[in-house]
Amino acid sequence: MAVSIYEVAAEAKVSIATVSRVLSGGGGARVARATQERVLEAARRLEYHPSGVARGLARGRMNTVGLVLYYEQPSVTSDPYLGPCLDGVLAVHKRDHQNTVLFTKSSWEEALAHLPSYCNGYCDGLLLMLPRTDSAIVGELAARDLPFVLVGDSRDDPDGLLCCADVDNVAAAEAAVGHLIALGHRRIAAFCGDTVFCSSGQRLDGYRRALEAAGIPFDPSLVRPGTYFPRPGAVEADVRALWDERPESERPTAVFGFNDAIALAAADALRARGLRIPADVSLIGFDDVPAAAAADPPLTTVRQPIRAIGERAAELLLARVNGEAEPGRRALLPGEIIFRATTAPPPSRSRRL
Amino acid sequence: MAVSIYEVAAEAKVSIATVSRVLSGGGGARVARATQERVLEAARRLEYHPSGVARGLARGRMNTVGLVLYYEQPSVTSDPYLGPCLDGVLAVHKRDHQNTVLFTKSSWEEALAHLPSYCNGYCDGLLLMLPRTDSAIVGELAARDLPFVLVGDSRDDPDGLLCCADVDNVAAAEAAVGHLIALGHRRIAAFCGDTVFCSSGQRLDGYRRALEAAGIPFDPSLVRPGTYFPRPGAVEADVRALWDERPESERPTAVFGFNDAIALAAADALRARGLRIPADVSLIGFDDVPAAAAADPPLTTVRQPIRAIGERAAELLLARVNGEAEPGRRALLPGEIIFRATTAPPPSRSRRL
DNA sequence: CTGAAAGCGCTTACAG
DNA sequence: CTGAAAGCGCTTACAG
Repeated sequence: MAVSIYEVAAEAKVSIATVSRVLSGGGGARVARATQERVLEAARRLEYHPSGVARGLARGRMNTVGLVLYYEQPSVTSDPYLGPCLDGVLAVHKRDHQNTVLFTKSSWEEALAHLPSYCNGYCDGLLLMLPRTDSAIVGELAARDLPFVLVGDSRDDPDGLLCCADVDNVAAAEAAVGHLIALGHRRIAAFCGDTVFCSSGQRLDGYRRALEAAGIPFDPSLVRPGTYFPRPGAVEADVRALWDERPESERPTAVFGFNDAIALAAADALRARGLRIPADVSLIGFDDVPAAAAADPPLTTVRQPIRAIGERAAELLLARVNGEAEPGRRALLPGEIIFRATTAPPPSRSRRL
Repeated sequence: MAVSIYEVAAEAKVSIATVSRVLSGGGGARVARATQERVLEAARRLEYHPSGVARGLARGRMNTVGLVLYYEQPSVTSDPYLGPCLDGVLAVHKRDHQNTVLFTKSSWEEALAHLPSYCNGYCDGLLLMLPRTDSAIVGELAARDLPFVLVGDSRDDPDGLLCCADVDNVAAAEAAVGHLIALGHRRIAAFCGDTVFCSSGQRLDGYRRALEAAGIPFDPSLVRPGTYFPRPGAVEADVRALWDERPESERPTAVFGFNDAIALAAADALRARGLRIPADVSLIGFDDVPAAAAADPPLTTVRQPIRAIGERAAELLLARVNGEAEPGRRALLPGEIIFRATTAPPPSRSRRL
């Protein structure tokens, strides 16, 4: 249906090889000025545009990167992580004229099952958004020859071959807890996220480092396993264990929620017990989702540069695809503490005279 | 690098044609059971996965649809129209196993310039999000053989060949103004959107119809040209013209903002003059963006089923691609009035005794 | 039921 | 500077 390179060649009275040379310019092969113009003119007259698929097949390059992400909720765009991250990726692709293809699945198992179709030449590289460590997808991908980068995941990588872009969870968590310690807190609870996301372990590392730096002994009973998507009442149980079931002298005076949802849920549970925030207990979250600023009182938290993470991931992948970056490159961006209204010195020190 | 069909053929001791037959199943060609299993086994052993690009070239079908959209702001995902619309499209594609490629440009001119690359075989069809009538892109596309559907645009189409999915602007606007009329309003201002979006003209049509149905003469001085993206102070001028420069008896008692941003801006300008909403003037918007519900007082408006529009558009396009739908199909979804707090009877009738 | 061959449209060494 | 040819990996009539 569409006009092909053969018609142009016939029209310009040259071979298709010549048409290809003037139109794709590659190979450094020079074409006589006159021939060149004849071809260009013919192409214009025929409104010829090379087939991207044929070209892709011949060149082995599609100028397309695939985004593989899963989401259970009905909306990707309103997800506080996926949304801004996507924006960052798109901005880079827009600038660098890369196409973006979205592979959206409902689970990582499903994504894993479709992996072959992501690697079948369609894309030049893959961006994996928030993969889980319990999915084999990263391992599977690493066994193939397609460049990819993990986004929002900076898992340990003994072989040093994984590329990733993420916030520096360890440093950011250390800073968050350091802030609490600087205020005078010594019994700080850690409400963790899902262990299948490496960020949770990293944030716990940061927590421990801050303690260590301050010479505060690590108390395992203060760290509570949990999930980044706490269901109503889930955090309640932790608060009960740490407050209701302990003498006052052993209760935490602050909690570090591994994300804002956890911190906000903790705030509710604490408030339900008549505890004031931050007068009685300080609270710091992680992520800085919109709800954090909107909360009452506004939540002090660690902001992730989500959009920038998406941008860096896209740039890194492009560099890999173009052979300009070696495997194993890790882009760790700094988090930033956003001081709002949920942290203050512990009660013992702030007691009014 | 990757294993090709030839290796599988060799391994299974058959021709590549046979491999292709058992693996793609098409053509209705039957293959002997034993051969079939030999091929399957070989493919599994070699971890063979057909190249999507080669297959696409041979079949002329990529199972991919392109989304062309432009946005000037840094974020697509947080755009109140683009976001939900994208979600709808993605949901359908996820269900129907279609890939989605995003062509994001900063303007329609840019999109137009890249049009050939959208039509070069890469996609089986295109979804045009909120095109503008002043761009030649729709005409250009119509001149090619690629199926496409307009999303959020139900422009007049004399030839009856355009496919689209949109809210029924005329009916929704008529209902909105009808609501105002039912409350007793007779002097209703229309604050229009950009004329380059066909929705503005359609909403104006709906406005006129409602007046006509109620036997209220159309007063052209009450309709104010405008834009869907009013800059600070833009709506101010209209309010000045309609209120400050008129005797009270000629002032509108209600305004129909062609989108929520306009209605909300009008509310500000009105309030700045000491006018109470809705006691002194009623206000109805269009779209129901999040800001409408959050406004004070909450804005009565017409809700567009944006996500559903995206879904219908995606389905329609797929039907076209599969040859299951004829050109010219228009999916017009109903809007819904969301009654909140900005409409009431006009002052003359609500005057306290 | 199966294979040889042409075709999908391009690109790119290789000669000349 | 230019062309003939092989190749990118598949699919699909066409024979047999």
